[in-house]
Amino acid sequence: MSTQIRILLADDEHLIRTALAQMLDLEDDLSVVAEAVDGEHAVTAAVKHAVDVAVLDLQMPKLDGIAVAEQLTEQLPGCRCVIITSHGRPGHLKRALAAGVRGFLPKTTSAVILASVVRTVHDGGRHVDPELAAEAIAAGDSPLTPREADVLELAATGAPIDDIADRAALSPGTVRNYLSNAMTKLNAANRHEAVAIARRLGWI
Amino acid sequence: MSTQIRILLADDEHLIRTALAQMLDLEDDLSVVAEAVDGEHAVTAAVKHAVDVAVLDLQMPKLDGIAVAEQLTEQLPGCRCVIITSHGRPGHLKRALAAGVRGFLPKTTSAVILASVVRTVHDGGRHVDPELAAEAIAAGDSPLTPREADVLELAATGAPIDDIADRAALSPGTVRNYLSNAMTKLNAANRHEAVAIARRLGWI
DNA sequence: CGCCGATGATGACGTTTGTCATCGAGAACT
DNA sequence: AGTTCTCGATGACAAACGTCATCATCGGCG
Repeated sequence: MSTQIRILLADDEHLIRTALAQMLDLEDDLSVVAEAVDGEHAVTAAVKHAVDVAVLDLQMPKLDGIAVAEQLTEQLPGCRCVIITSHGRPGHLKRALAAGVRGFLPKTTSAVILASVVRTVHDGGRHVDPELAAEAIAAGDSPLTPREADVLELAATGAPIDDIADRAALSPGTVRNYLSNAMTKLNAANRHEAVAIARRLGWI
Repeated sequence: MSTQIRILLADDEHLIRTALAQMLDLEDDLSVVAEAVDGEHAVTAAVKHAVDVAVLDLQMPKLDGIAVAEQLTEQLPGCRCVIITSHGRPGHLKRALAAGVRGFLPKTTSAVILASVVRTVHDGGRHVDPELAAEAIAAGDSPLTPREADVLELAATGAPIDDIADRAALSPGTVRNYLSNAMTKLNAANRHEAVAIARRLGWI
């Protein structure tokens, strides 16, 4: 018997996960041996089944796909990770690559690609969606300092400055300064536009 | 031979669409006879193939799932529509029902359900996800007047009032009044929080 | 060591918002 | 015919916000 590639599939959307699992299982050399509905289960299931490749949705409850990839490089070094996502943001790609992810695909890619990417990364290769790669290079690195990104993230709910200051344990004035800096760097007219821009580029 | 239920499947995410198509095709009494990557193609393909049931993703380019359903009730009255979506917002469910949609499911529902719902709506029945239905009833109707919703939508980018006023062809003062009304109705501290709330409930 | 950048804070200043009262035109309902 | 509601607008006022100058501490780096 030929050895099959053992796959973990993690996605919180049952419909997509089971459909994808069936599709991958149709390939002779691929076998989905574990499924998970959130990031925590993904890590434990991957370790338990000692999978070869983990196919991870980016947005999942508890731990997102990138966090899972980070955990797995520690806890299951032989495992290669592929991220699939609905929203291809440049920043996400960068963070994924930094976390040791070997494959990165938007869900709009065709079905045959996924199986081929699973094989590629299993053989030690890498594959990122070409269009996304171009965007990531064009977008450049995040100009935001860590704290600026933190504060901007807290501003994302639309809460007033005082609320943000409380949650960040900062003085309101400091919060305004950080937001002002972020707005300048992002060419935004106000913090809410800054949030929108940072989100679009995957910087928060 | 038993007559199969003829299905159109519309979703812009290739990966999901082809996986779902394979899965539905595995059922003896179901046959996916058409696929579409956006709303416009969905309408023409459904009409061309005279499908029995249209399975539509809610968020698609050009026309969203609800708009497609509206077109189809006109152009292909015999066709029953099922909407599937990643983000189950109460307002979307209401609009879908008003558009004549017979089935409404989040993508987190299990795979067996979808096939069963397709059969149910084909037989003239209805099926909405129970949890979503409860949310929709609890959330009530949108308290926003049409113009308030319009202005709130324009405010969603985070642009300053003057920009919104320009795009809405309104005086800046009027825009502020509408936004103020919307904020009061939604219990928001500012327009950006109002946008977040209205989005979450599917009112814009 | 000296310099720089990130962090954190303060105060002042002008601008943008949010609130409210008020007005008028048109549509719809009683 | 009168009331009510939406739509649209104006002006005034207070609060929130964005900008800037300035200061202090700390860590890293040449």
